[in-house]
Order: sequence, then C-alpha cells, then structure tokens
Amino acid sequence: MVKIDDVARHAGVAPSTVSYVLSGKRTISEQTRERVMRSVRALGYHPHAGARSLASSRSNVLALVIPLRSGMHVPVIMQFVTSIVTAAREYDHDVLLLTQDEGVAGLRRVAGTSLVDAIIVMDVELFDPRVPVLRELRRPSVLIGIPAETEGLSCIDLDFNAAGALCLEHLADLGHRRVALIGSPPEVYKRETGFATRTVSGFKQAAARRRVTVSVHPCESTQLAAMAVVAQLTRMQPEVTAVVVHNEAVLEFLIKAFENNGRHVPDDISVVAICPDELAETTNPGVTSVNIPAKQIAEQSVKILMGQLTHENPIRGTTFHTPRLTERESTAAKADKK
Amino acid sequence: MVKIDDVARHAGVAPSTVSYVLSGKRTISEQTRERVMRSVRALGYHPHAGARSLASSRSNVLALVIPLRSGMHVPVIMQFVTSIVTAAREYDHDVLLLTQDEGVAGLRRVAGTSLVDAIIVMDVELFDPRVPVLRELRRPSVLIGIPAETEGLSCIDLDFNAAGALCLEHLADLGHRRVALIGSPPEVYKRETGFATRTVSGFKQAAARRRVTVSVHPCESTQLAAMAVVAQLTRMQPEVTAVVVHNEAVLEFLIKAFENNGRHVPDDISVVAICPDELAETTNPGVTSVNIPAKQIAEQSVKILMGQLTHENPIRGTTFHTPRLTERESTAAKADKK
DNA sequence: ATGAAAGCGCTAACAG
DNA sequence: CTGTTAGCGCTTTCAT
Repeated sequence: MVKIDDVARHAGVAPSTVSYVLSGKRTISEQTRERVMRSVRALGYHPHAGARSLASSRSNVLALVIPLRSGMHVPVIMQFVTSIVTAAREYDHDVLLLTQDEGVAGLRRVAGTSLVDAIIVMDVELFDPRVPVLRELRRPSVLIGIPAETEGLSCIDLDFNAAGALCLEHLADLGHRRVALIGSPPEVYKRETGFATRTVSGFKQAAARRRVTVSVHPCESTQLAAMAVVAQLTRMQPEVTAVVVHNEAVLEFLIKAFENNGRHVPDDISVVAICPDELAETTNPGVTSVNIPAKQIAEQSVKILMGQLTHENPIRGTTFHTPRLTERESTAAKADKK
Repeated sequence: MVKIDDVARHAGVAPSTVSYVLSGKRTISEQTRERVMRSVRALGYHPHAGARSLASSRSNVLALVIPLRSGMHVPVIMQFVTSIVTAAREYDHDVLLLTQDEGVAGLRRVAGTSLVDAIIVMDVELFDPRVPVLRELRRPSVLIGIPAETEGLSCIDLDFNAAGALCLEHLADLGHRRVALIGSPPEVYKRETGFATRTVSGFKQAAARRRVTVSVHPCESTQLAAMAVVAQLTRMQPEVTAVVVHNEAVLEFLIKAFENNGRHVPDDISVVAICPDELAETTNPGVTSVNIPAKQIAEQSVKILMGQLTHENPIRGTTFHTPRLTERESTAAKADKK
C-alpha cells in the first residue's frame, strides 16, 4: 500500500506538504502542488481513511437512518436515500446506512465510535425517542420531519400544513363544498408522524376558513382498502365532489375505484394528491398534485450538516419547504347540477 | 472522549487486556473479563473506529452499490438494502452506500482508502465495467447478478433460467399450448442484464422441450405500456391462454387490463409472475408466482463476504438460488372449448 | 493469563 | 511557502 511518505519522497517534499496539497488547508505554490499531484497520480495514492479520521477527528462519513416501518411509500424513501448520497458526495462525504430497527443504540454506536461526523434521521415522529439522544450526542444532525420539541436541533420538512391547506384552497376555488381527505394508514396517525397530522390540520383549518365541509379517512396501502373507502364515500357521502389523497400507494387504485363506481375523474369527482410529481404525471389521468420535493429536501439536509461541520453556517432550527401545487387533469370546477 | 487507557486504568489492567476482552482474540480469565466489562459500561466506552481500522487494517464496513437506473423495481431494491444492512449488523459490520453513478471510481475510492473491507454490487450486467475493477481490487466482494466472466469472483443470484422454465412448466402442466412472456422494459434487455435474459432463455428452452409456442414482449413499467401489451396480445394472438409476467411494476395493471378486455383471470387467461411473494399475495386475485428471495440472497451475500474476510470459508464461484413456485388463484387448467 | 511497547498512516501545531 | 515532529487511539507482537 502506498502511503503519504512514499508520495512525499517521490515528489521531493515533506509529508505534511502532501497532506496540505490534498486538503487545501494552506496555500501551496502552484509549482509544488503540481509536482505533488503528479506523484499522487503516478503512485495511485489513496489516503487511509482510518488514519485520516484518527488524526483529524473527522471521518467524512454521514449516517443516514432510514425508516422500515409500514405506511411509508418505498419509492419516496429511495429517492431521499439516493439524493442524500449524491449530495453528500458533492461535499466529499460518504453515507453509512442505519436501519430503524437498531434504534437509539445505532445512533450511540456510530457517533460514539466516531464512525460518522453527523447524522440524518428520516421519518421523525412527534414524540420520537431518538430526539433526546440526538440532542445529547452533540454532533451535527438533521431530522427530516418535525418532532414536538425542536430546541437545539435542525429539522427540515415540507410544510405539510400548508400543503393540506393548499389542496383544499384549490378545490374551494373550483367551487367544491364537500371534500374528503384520504390519508395514510391508521398506524401512521397513531404514531403521530408529523407529516400526516400536519396535513390534516392544515386541511381542516383551510376548510374552516373557506366554510367547506370536510371529512378525513385514513386508508391502508392496499387496493382493497382503497376500494372500501371509495365505496363508503359513494354510499354514505355522495355529496362529496372532491378528494385530497395523501397516500401515494393507493392513488391509482382510488382513481380506478371511482371510475368503477361510475364517477368519472374529474367530471364527477376532482382528485388532488400530495405525492411526488413523477407519480402524479404517470397516472391516467394526470393528477393535480402538491409535490413532495425529496431531492431538494435531501440536498438541503446535507447542506445544513456541512454548514454545522465547518462551523461556517450553523443553520439551526426548522426549515419548511413551501409546497407547490401543479394543476393537471384530475381537477375541475364543481358541476352545477342538482 | 473516553479511551482505552481510561478503561484500563479504571479496571486496573493493561490497555491490551481491554482490547483483548473486547475482541475475544485471546483467552481472558472470567474474573478480569468481568471487571473490564464493568468498567467499559461504567465509563460508556466506545472504541474509536478510525484508530481501530488503522491498527487492525479492518474497518468493519461493507460497501453496497445500489442501482439507480430505470427498469429495476424499487421495493425489491429496498428489500435488498435493508436485508443487507441487517445481516451485516449481525456480524458487527456497517454498510456504506454507493450509488451507481459514481461508477468504477467509487469502488476504487472506498477500497483504496480502506474505508471498507468488502464490497457488494447489485444489478450486475453481463458485461459490467465494474467486474474487472472488482477483480483487480483484491478485496472480498460479491456480485448480485451474474456477469459473463465470473473467474475469481463470488456471484449470487436467483436461478432465473430455472425460474423462467419453472413458470412455463407449470403452465404446460395445466395444458396451455400458447404462452407469452411479458418482461422488463426494453432497456433492461439492451443492457444485457443477466436476470432478464436468463429468464427468457430458460423460458424458451422449456417451451421447446414441452412443445409450447411462445412469444416474448418487453414492457415499460407504466400502465399505458401494460394496456398496450394486453391489447396487442388480445388482438394479434388471441390463442394465447397464459402469460408469464417478469415485471413487478406492471403486474397489477396487466391483470386489470385483461379483465377490461373481457378476459377473466384465471378462467380465460392464466397469469404466473416472477416477483416478491409479498406482491403476489396482495394482488387481486393472488398471483401464482416464483418468489424473488431478496432477504435470503442478501443474507447469503453477507455470509459469503464474512467467510472471505475471516479466511475461514472462502466461498468462491457462483451461487444460484433454486426458484420456488407458489400456486395461487391466477392459474387454471386451459379451458377445453374450441 | 496478562503487560509493555512499537507502530498503523495521517494531520496539525510549531518552527523557520 | 515549506519542513519537523508530536501525537490521534487502538491492536498486536514480543515478553513474562
């Protein structure tokens, strides 16, 4: 294995000079920098990660805790994961993956052993046991999702409150007076996962403002559950002319089910979804939707961590992404019959 | 930060003794082991990962390269990922995530810096540029998927050849004489991804043996593409009474499309899928399927790496998982009309 | 069964 | 702008 001393000898400089050339932590004459880089390439030098982390107390690795539990839409998670890895690489960092099932112990382990410099936690609940641990770890961290107590932590999420409101406003503007929200599986609400409950409350607040009558229907992520909700809605609440769907997994099933119940989208029933744009574009018809900007949130998360790690830009507190609604073919003005 | 010397002092032993207690690399009297462990817990000691990797030249981290490209079913990838992380933790290893887009350079980097001890590569193509690099890296590695040249490498995959054959045999046993295979998107075949082409060839070989007439239809992972394939099949090849689906993403769309074309599953058309059991169970009707055993393959991959890392059980060569077909409600004997 | 001590390869003062 | 050197915290011979 070729080491820094080999490079130094080959280039006729001191080891520290090689180190500084590579890290850019002090100014080096263009001449020697060139010579060193040439030697680095000639010998195929790769600094030993462990030695580096020992000497600098920086591993250049981030931990990412991904959710495993039911109720989360897998493609969205995956998009977060890949975006975070890509963003981390831009800052010359790698990503270590932790699954939720190691729980709090995993956080303690990777932080305690200095395996990672910072931690990203996805799918944070309102009263998440990891939150106090993160606080006591005293390492940079960012939570994707908003817990009840954010003091001293960096959190980031889509403003689901505004997203819920935005959906209702859009439908209210189109003249709808009775709107149903079809949401995540019941367990997601029981866990008090922020994104689900915040959407509901934003939705309800907007409904109160606009004097729209609403109801909320949690829904399992299966076709059967989707059909059941539509059947119930059609039978018990035929006056509902629009729905907001906050459950990517059943979006297509719901549309199909409405069609099968003789209610055409958007003529008989309008549909707005909160889901990734890619999904909303590929359904038939295209669904008016509020985007879940996984890529942007992932990039912003990494940026926040890097700011904290370099002490330059220690963004603390909560960052909300403003939701954006895109009109597609699934919403229309309320029909004026009756 | 508490270090090994602190623990040693607290327990009244030498630092090396603490190290040996923790690693179990030499026999320690029950007495001192207890004392040391007590001190470890009392002080909350976590060995520094970098120092450890520097001294032992083992990082206890595995790299996992995940695919990003289109054509792969995301939930299956995710299942692999989480299973690999979980399996690695059983052996006290962590998992570093690499995305495909860093390409060969990512492999060189993590191996060259000794960031990882071993590498798992998913979605390996027949002529994969990473294969020669993996070979020259001289680190334990396992490929999920089978390249053209496996010399000196460990590979593992479902025996898709057998899977394709198994599907056809099952349908032939039920009396079907004309069978279509609806496969992955065209680009997957163009890339010569082994799993897709091997399925097709196993399917065709079995068809030749059983004198069944077959056709193969690549299919994009969209509802529209699924509808188009079904329409084409119904119009151009009405004599086809059974299909094999090797594309998880469109399985449900295909079934729906057949129903909409007035062909009931399984009475008018039998459907066999190659997909995870979880998916096959939740469709309506349940689909007879050959399982993609992500969890088993993931666990086996990790086990292979561990064998190589400990030099105990250096499993080389190719491991094929034998496919298993589970009958559900989507297949029936061919109707005897005409 | 345990201790002492020599590195592992790199970074970051300190010195010039 | 560059060189010298003292660790970083752990593992692992080599001793006993």
